[in-house]
Amino acid sequence: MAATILVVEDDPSIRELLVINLESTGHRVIEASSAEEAEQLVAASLPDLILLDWMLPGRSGPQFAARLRENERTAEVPIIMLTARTDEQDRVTGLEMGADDYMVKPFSPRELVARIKAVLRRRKPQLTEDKVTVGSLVLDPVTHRVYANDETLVIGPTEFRLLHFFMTHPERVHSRSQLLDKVWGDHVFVEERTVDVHIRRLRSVLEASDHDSLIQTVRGSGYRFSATLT
Amino acid sequence: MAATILVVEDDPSIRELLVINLESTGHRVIEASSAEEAEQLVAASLPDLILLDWMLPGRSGPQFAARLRENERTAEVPIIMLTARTDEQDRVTGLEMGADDYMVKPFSPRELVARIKAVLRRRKPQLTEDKVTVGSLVLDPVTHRVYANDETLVIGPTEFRLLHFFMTHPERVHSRSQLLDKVWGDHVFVEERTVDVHIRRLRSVLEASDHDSLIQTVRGSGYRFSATLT
DNA sequence: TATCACTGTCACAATTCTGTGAAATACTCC
DNA sequence: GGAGTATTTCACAGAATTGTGACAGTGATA
Repeated sequence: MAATILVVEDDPSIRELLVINLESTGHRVIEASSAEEAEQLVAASLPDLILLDWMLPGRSGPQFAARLRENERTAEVPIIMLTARTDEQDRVTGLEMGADDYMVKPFSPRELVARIKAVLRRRKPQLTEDKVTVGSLVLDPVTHRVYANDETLVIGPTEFRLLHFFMTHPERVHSRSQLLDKVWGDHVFVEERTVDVHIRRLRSVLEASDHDSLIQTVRGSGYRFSATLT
Repeated sequence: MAATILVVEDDPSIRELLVINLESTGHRVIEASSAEEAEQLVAASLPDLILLDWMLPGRSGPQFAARLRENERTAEVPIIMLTARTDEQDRVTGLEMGADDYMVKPFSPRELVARIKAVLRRRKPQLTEDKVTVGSLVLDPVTHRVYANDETLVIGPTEFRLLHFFMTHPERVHSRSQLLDKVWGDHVFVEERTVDVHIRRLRSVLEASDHDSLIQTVRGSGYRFSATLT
């Protein structure tokens, strides 16, 4: 799991509570007490998930969420909204504004952790520790191994992450810049061509078991990982 | 076995009874008469198992258990709940709250010891006195010795603990910081690179019998102990 | 007190991995 | 077929990570 989570909450005591709980579950936490502050942090580096208070001084939680959704770079970041109100209308508005989940205060830390896990599993599958299988290819994050028909493949760190991302997001085209964001991480400054080279390296690892054709070039767009040929 | 057990029980006579029984079985015991006191002890140093009374002044046993489970550092500590009530509902709640086992007072010391042993075996495999075998490597916690093809290996304390941990948690990749937590112990401040040095020392011990290849480096992640090569 | 085993750190060596240009190929659309 | 891109592939230097030997400090022991 081990995600980076941004907590946006103006009440210091609640924020502290959240931080302690999240850190103890193995997450990295960054904090903001207002939407403006949060915005700067997001600009500096993209978190894996945002915990967002509904009521904030200045710009409100839902407004901030909407704004994040507008920007392509931040549109995909999962958001869990926190609110003191139990109003059904709020719930709807919150979800409309782009929140992935919604929690009413007070909530148990256990529930919070569970929801975070659920949201991450849904939105950031490559952060979980589940084994991933595509055809006869198996990648196991726990043992950090990749098997092809029971044979173990020798694979470098970047190729491992790249393959993990592909296998958890198959059947769709990823542009080079998307791959840089998701596999290398946000805000890395690396040539787009570098992706090609690592694709090449990954392909040559997969060649050993004839799985290299799973990685397909989509000319003009990027690459796709697909179990079905063509 | 020789585990450190935290007894949380407000009745001094029952507590005394527990302590005597546990110490006579070779365990180290620390005592607390309330959840608050127990919390401080846990913060200072993590026990291997907690015996927790259901009814406590102030915060109740189940509440305390739930709290321990929320915190990553304490989430894995096995808990055995003690209760005077035989209510089935309680049993369910207790287990939901994260207890590993459950005992109804009065209970026989013999039963208590047996349950502790069972829980430790399940949750803290490297604490039990069972011999561990991987391939032709045998580690015997009782005699504190390691055999490779019937030959005895000369091995230092830290290397022994490291090997014990590896053998009881094979195949999985452990980061340096995880190893520091699990082998050196909670709350130690030691350079991560120190792990490398001890890995080196352990490897050179194992070299004598060609078992050094069991310890695999996973570049960028940590180390893995694995019977299967590659 | 001298010796001995064990630990944690460092510095340096040995390896492995990464990002980049640039040349070679492949593909598309006239 | 050929110009004009877009990929693929290669080789390599620099970075990053890991392996190793040496060393000093600490206790325990004789």
